[in-house]
Amino acid sequence: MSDAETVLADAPAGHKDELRLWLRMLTCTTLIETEIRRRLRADFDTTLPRFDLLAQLFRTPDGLTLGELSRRMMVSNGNLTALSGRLEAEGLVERSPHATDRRATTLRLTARGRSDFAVQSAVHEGWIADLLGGLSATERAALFRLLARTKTAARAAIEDPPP
Amino acid sequence: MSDAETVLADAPAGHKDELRLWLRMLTCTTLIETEIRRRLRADFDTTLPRFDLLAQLFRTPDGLTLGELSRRMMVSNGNLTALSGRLEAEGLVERSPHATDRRATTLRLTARGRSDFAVQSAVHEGWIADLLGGLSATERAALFRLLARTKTAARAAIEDPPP
DNA sequence: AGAGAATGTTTTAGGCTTCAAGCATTCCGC
DNA sequence: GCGGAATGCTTGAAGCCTAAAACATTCTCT
Repeated sequence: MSDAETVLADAPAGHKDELRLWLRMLTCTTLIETEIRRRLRADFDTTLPRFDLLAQLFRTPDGLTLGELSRRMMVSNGNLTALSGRLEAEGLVERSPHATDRRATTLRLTARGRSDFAVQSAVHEGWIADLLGGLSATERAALFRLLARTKTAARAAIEDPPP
Repeated sequence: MSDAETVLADAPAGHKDELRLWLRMLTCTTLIETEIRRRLRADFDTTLPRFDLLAQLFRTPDGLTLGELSRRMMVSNGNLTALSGRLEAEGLVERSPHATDRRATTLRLTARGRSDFAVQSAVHEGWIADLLGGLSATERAALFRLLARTKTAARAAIEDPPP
């Protein structure tokens, strides 16, 4: 799959291809993400990190520790200290000492947090459907599959340092 | 394309599909972007926004105004005031009054900025090739095309407010 | 030429994010 | 049980980012 001719054609700066793909991918997500942030602010006076945190708790009625949250949200744990603090101050989440581990804190939605998020979540789902609505079901399926491959490939490349 | 049966099957919460696609897309970019940020910091002691700004100037030897930069980088203009200030303090870019518009400032790379970025850019291109290397050329092409469609669809949905 | 709209930049206030250092608690192996 | 490693969380310093207000300059239309 990579004879002398191919290698020559590629080398030494033959990675423009991948770079263009990456930049387009980044443009797509940035475009959509910026619009979602704008709408969250305009319609609900909230932010994406707040929304994401509530989403995690919404799915987990028993609550989550800050560490577990930071892993699921793929952000640092120091980040969650402040973020959860703001949400607690607003009365959307509540902290309680972890049942068995005195180092840990469990975070749960309050009743208000739950009902607020239920509304936001439904509207948010509509936004995404709207923003991706120009794609056919076939295209969405193909994209979904290719992104799965991308995720796997990237994870592999990250895990095992190349040279 | 959407008869009664389809509509019923979809409604009222039939947008899980698009939501899953969006979340996967976000996971992919976040995964790669986080790794790129990590390597930029580790190998060059720099950040992605700095890198992006230098990249824009590198392609435009005549320089760009802050406003033009903010449009190309898709960030706010207030943001660029501080970012370009840091890069200027580090001696990588220089400001000069715009030739014909006294409101504007032109930003250019310094010799040092140019040579620093040339190195970073080449290595960065290799990283991307590495991270996306698990995909075949065919897959990359298909993904590239689908993302073009996604970009168009999203832009259309953003431009023209849905209901 | 002059008024008003548009554009280019900065400032301010506030939020998000990371890394690294530090403290408390728990786990593990001996 | 006891000491060291690992884990959970917080804090502090620094950077990134936005929206909105403020100001200067340019453009447009009459």
